[in-house]
Amino acid sequence: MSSATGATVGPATPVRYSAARTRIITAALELFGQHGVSGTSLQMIADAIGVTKAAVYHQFNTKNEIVIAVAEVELARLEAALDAAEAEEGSLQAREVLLAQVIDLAVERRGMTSVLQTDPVMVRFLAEHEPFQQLMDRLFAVLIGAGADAEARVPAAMAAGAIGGAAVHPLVKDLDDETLRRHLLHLARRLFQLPD
Amino acid sequence: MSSATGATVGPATPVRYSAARTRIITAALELFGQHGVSGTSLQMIADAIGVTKAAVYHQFNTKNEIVIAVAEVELARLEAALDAAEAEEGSLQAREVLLAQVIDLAVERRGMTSVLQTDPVMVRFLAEHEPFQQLMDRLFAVLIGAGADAEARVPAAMAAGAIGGAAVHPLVKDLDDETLRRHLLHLARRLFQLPD
DNA sequence: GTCTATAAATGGATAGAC
DNA sequence: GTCTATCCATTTATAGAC
Repeated sequence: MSSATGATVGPATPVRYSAARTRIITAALELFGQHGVSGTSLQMIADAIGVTKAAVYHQFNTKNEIVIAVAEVELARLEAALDAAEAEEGSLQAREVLLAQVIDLAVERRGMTSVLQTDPVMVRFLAEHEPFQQLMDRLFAVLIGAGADAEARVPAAMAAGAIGGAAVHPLVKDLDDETLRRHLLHLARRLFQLPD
Repeated sequence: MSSATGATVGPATPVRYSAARTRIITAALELFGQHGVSGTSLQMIADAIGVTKAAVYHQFNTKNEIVIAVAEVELARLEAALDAAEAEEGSLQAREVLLAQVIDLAVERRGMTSVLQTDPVMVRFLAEHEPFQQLMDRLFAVLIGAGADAEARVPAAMAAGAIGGAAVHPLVKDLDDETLRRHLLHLARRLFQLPD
């Protein structure tokens, strides 16, 4: 943490990275999506951006720090979607906006979303990451209303799996983004019984 | 409704595996679910069943063969579910049975289902595995009817993601199996617009 | 910021004894 | 079927020059 930019990384704080760090994070996300976190070595990341391992280690002290940085960048996108949704007037509009934004994210990034949702290393990290927990609380407050009991969370969990899972599924690999987006939105509305 | 509880989903392990091989496969599936395929070493598998790596290599020549064996055991369960569904009279009953059986599998095995669906190594293998492709074809024929076009596959992909993803989701971790099963079935019916 | 070089540990895999 | 012992490649990570 010898970087001059090293301000404290708050939950909702957008983190500014140097160009070198950003290149690493971008390459890492791509590779994590293709091979998983465990299946991605520092050598692979270094090769992808055309430097040596040592150069990567100059930016991040451990592989785990790269995982964290990747998670925070992706979580920032999710947070932006939430901000937009929460800015809406009615709760129905908020849900609409949130669903649309989340689906946009999932489709736009296809293979990468599943890293955050299913990769064992990432899941284990996020489970102990308070900012992530808070994000999820906000997300479900918008999606199913605050104070929902345990059972009410099932539709939300299902929607998360459905959107993230469907976007990567081999079955829809040959669908173009716009078509996939449209279908996902339609079916997500059905899942939440929202007006069509 | 809960009809699937009567007919269990078939023999877990084909007879062709010896006791030693079965122990390895069982331990490997468990570890794959926790750490992913890449995150699971032969040493971890060996430790889990209390033998050395060499003993494991006596049963399987490569790690990849273990991955294949795990996939085949799980696919056999899915096939049994399909057999049961296809034995039904009407297509509506077939869908009902298939959904119930698949949800039973996902809930019963929680963390393990996602290995088959999302682990990069497993997904890559299954994509080139013809028996798996045929299974998927049968599955979708039952689920959305034969001769469905590319777009009709989106609900199926979503359902797959929803069921598999929701079963593992941290949000529903504290729900008991029966409750989770009931909710998943209800919501899956909604997704496919089946009578409730 | 990037490099070469290297340490230390672990990974997949094999040989041969019991 | 299981063991000990070993080989070799790769992995994470560090030291120090430019």
